[in-house]
Amino acid sequence: MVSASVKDVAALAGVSVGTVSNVLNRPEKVSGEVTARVQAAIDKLGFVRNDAARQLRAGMSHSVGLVVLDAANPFFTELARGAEDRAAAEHFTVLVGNSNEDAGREAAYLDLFEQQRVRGVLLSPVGNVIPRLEQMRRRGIPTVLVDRQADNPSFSSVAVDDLAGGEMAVAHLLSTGRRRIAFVGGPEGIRQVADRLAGARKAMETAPDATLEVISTESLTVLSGRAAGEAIRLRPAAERPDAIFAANDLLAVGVLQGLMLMGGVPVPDEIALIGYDDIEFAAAAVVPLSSIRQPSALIGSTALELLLREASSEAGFVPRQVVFPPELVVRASTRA
Amino acid sequence: MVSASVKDVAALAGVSVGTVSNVLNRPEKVSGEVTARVQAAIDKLGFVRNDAARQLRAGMSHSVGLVVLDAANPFFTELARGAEDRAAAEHFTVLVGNSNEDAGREAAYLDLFEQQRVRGVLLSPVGNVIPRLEQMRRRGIPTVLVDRQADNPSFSSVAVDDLAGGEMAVAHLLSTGRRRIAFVGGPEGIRQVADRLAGARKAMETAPDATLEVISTESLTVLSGRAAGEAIRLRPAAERPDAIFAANDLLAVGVLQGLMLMGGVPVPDEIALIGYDDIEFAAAAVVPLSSIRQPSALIGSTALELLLREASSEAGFVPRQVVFPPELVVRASTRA
DNA sequence: CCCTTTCATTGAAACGAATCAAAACTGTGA
DNA sequence: TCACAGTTTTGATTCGTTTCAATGAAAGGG
Repeated sequence: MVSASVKDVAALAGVSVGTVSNVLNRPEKVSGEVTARVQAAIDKLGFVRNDAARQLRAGMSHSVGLVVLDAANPFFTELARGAEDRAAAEHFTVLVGNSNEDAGREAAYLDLFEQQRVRGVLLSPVGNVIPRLEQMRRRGIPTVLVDRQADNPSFSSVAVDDLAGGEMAVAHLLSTGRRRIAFVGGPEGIRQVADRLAGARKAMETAPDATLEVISTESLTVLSGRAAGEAIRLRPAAERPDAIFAANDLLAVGVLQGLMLMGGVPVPDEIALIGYDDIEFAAAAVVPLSSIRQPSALIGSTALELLLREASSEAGFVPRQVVFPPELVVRASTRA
Repeated sequence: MVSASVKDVAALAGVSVGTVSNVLNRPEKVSGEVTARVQAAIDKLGFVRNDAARQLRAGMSHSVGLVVLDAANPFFTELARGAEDRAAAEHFTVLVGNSNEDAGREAAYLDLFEQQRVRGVLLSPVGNVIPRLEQMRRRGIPTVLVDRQADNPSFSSVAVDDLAGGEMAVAHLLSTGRRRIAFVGGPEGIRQVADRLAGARKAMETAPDATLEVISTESLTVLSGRAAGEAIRLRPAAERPDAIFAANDLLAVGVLQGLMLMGGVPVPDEIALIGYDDIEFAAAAVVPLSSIRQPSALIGSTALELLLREASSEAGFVPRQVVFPPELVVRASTRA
């Protein structure tokens, strides 16, 4: 029942283990006759290489880790796809962990990845992990931050300019005549949320007659959004905002559900709504959602490329902060 | 730069490697004074256990593999979450692979998982992998099929009765007076698709005056659905179906988009639409989608439990085919 | 026919952690 | 002081693969 090893293969084929290894790794070094005999033995025994042993010998794995804030968010699945495709091209595997916006789970995944001796880590951080990442780098495991710009210039990052994106979203709302803006998002400890809000505040400066209300949520999920939407719907009409900027599309979808429950508040007539990420479902929502598009797969593939470059460069690697521009996508939810 | 090993820790602490190992794995066997010295050395050197070495020694990993048809489908992310939660409780890790409905990628992931000596595999199969799975079982790696019932009674599976679900969906359409039904889905090689269609056919038998048209798609994605929806929209009105059953919600969302483009065909007035899976976005669609709900997280956790049980039972394990009942969820898209 | 070169093949050593029988302690009672 | 029973600690061995210096055999040159 226990699986066959090179030793068994070697014995059956009547060669040494070194030769079996050569057949596996440097077939050009081995004569045709021997190769055939070894192959036959491999097939007969159902030999499968033991990755743990290879890795132990090699000292490093052929994997990289990826920790995302929310594996159910299509933005991150797209990002992961981009990273995986790029990794596959280099014969690397991506191990995906879901921190669920929880610093504890994030740390647990980093532990795991260190124990696996991954080549590097792509991270969309929750807590303040910079000290931890510096420690990991000292141990030879580099990190590239994804979906948020590194404030520490010694780290590479691939992100979209969330400040500009937030500004863009609110400027758009203002340009359609809205004045009582609400920002729905949280927790503020998450950098993307903070930046998008900061961008929103910046846009507000251009309209002194407009007001910005901040409505905090527990997480960036449809459920949190629905709760926020319902709370707004239940307010007296006069106290409702006339436009909502949601920190991501999941929230926006939830807000929309919350607002429309029981023939509620019409969107965009009474309240305009814009999200962030432009996930595939945004266009398919009850009221097609305006959003700020991020090139998710491109972020993933670019980050992976930077990571592998940093991992393989002996020294003198210069970290890069790649910033893609966000793009406003206007749909029915913000039409006048 | 290369990381420290137990040997280094032992040297610094002035003890043997065996003692370091004991501190790590059986702290109760080691005196307080020594434990403290070893801990200090571990911290000082930044020692991190090498998983490859542990695994090699142990002979088996602490992971299970999961191969899904489409990692971007919320149904599967939910299923994965269920499996991961259950696995975490048993101190196991889940490695997720995305076959993307491609038999080649599926096989590649199975290869990878075998090399990693995973404890077992959860699989939502594309091709005919049964022979392969039997081979893996002989090598000590059991499989549990997810989201489709095993036709081979020697395999465990956790699924929803897709035949009943398909029947339920079409029976519902018929009960609202629809008569020209279309099934949108594919490829038919995927068992879930075939079963849901078979269920649809079964329901048709109760209504001799109704017709069922099958519209094949390349894949179970929003994009494929949109193409199908557009094709239907472009037909002369008389040749359009009056109800559509989409093989999953992603398709349904796409069909909806395709139908409604350029102020197209009204749903449900002219065409009713029902999907399958009841993903979170179904309720949030332009026209909230009726659907057949599957308990996705429960499928994942149940499958993981069966898998671990099979993996740890010496012999005489009796495979089980768990079948959950589907549930009809009626929303606006099929209202008369 | 011997010497050199080339080439395929060998086999021991390494990777890092876990195990476990044996050794080294400790303290107790005689 | 010694025997004995516990308790700690030791260190050689194991896991499966890769690597690489060494070996052997065959081919080519003089």
